[in-house]
Amino acid sequence: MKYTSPYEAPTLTVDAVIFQLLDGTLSVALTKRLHEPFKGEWALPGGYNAKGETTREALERIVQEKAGIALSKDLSYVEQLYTFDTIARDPRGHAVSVTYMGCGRDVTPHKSMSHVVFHPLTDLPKLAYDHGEIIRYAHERLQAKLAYTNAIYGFLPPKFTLSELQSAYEAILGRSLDKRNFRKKFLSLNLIHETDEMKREGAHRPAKLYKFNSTKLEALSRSFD
Amino acid sequence: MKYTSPYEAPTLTVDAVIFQLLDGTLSVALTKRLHEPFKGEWALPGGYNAKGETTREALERIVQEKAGIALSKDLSYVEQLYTFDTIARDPRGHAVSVTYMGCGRDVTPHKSMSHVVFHPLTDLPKLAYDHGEIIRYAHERLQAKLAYTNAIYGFLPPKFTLSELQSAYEAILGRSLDKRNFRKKFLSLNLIHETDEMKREGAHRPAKLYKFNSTKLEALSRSFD
DNA sequence: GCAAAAGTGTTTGGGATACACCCATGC
DNA sequence: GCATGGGTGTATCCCAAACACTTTTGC
Repeated sequence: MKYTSPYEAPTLTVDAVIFQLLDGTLSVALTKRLHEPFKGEWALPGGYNAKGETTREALERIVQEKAGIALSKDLSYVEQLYTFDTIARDPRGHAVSVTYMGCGRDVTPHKSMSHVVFHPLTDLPKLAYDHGEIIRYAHERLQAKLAYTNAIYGFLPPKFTLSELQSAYEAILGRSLDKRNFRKKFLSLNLIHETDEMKREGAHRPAKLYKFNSTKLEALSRSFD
Repeated sequence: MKYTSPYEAPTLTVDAVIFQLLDGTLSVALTKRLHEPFKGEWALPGGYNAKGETTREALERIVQEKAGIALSKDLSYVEQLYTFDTIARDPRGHAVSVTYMGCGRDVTPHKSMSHVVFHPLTDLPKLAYDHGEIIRYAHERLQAKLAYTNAIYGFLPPKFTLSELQSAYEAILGRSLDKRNFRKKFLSLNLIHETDEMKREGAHRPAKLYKFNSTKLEALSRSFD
C-alpha cells in the first residue's frame, strides 16, 4: 500500500556539528558556501534527507559528500541533537533540519575538500542560516555530557597523559580546573588505567600514559563537575 | 523564489507525550485508533506537519483536533523531545516524527473526545508504531529534568502542600523519598514560599499551603536528587 | 643550574543520608 | 482516645574546593 500524506510536506534536511580539538581549542567543521543563498558565508555540513533513508544515514552520506569525512570511521561518537524548524530559517522555503553532533580527533577532510575548515569555537566567522544557534546548542549539550558521561574519550588519542585529559576538559568547558582535584576526582571514577608507557617530550619530567577502560559512551556513576 | 528539493521528502509528523498525575500516578494521554494501521491499539496524539507551519504549531493544532486539549492553555510546560525516524516505524511508508513532551494538571480532553484517555504509565496498553519507545524516552527525560529544573511545578496546583509535592516527585521518579530530607533539601532551593493558608481535610493535622515563586521553567542552582 | 611540566596530600565546609518521635485534627 | 497524616533535628560520611611544593627531565 502506497502512502501519501494529505499535506504537502516541508523539506527535510540534516546538519552536522562536528567537533574536534585543534591546537588545544574546540573547533567545528564548516564549509564555505559557493552558491546562494548565503554565498560566501560559512555553514555546517548538511543536505537533503531523501525518502527511504534515516536521518542518520542521510547524515553519513552528506558528511562524506560535502565534507569528505567518514562519520562512523573518523568520529568516535555521534548523537542526534535537536530539530530546528522555524519557517524563515531557510530563505528558499520551509525546511526542517534534524541536527546531529559528532566528536573526533585528527579528523581531516579529504584533500579534495579545500572549502571545509575546522574553525575555533571562540572565533567563528559569519554563519549561514541558523547555524550559529545550532552550534551554541551543540556546545551546551557537549558541556553537559562531559559532566555525566565518559564522552571526553572521543576527543583523545588512545593513549594520553592526565594533563592532556585535563586540557581537553578545560577547552570544552571554557574554564580552568585545579590539577590536584581534577586528577583525584577523575581517577576515582575508574574510567581509565595507567599503561607502562611514558610520554617524553621537551625539557621536563615525562608523563605517564593512560588508556580508557571502555571506548563506548557510558553514563558515570556519579556526576563530574 | 520557489524552492524544490531534488529529493522526494519523507512525510513529516509530530507526536505528543502529554503527562499528568491522575490519582497520584503518572499518566499519559492516548487515543484509541479507529482505523488501520494499528486499528484498535492505542497511540499518542499525533498527525501530519503541513508545509508552512512549525512542528510546534502543528502539534498545537493536532493535539487540539485529535485530543481536545489546548496545549498552551492546558499545559504549563512543553518541550521538543527527539526525532524518531526509523524507516519501518510506520507501515504506510517513511514517516519522520518530531516528538514533544508536555506536562499539566487537571487536563481533561474535550467531552467529544471519548476515545482519548489518560493511562497510568505503569500499566500501558498495547501501543501502535514505536510509541512505547517514545513514551519511555519521554519519561526518562522528565525524570532527568526533575533533577535540575523546577519542572515539577507543571504537575501541581497553584497552592499545594509539601506532602503533595513529595508525592509528585515520588510518582514521577518511581521511588519513595525520605520526608525530612526531602523537605530540608527542597526548601533550601528557595523555589517556593509559604502562604498563610492551610489545607484541612480528614482527621489529621492541617497542612501549610505553599506556592512556587516562579512558574517559568528554570534551572536549579544545584541539582536535586 | 635552570626552565618547564609532572606529580602529589591535607584541611575545611557543606550537602547527602539515615533515622524516630511529637503535633493537630476529626470522629 | 485513637487513627491519620503533618511536622521537626541530629549525627555521620563523603565529596568539593582551596591551596604549594617536590620531582624529573633537556639543555
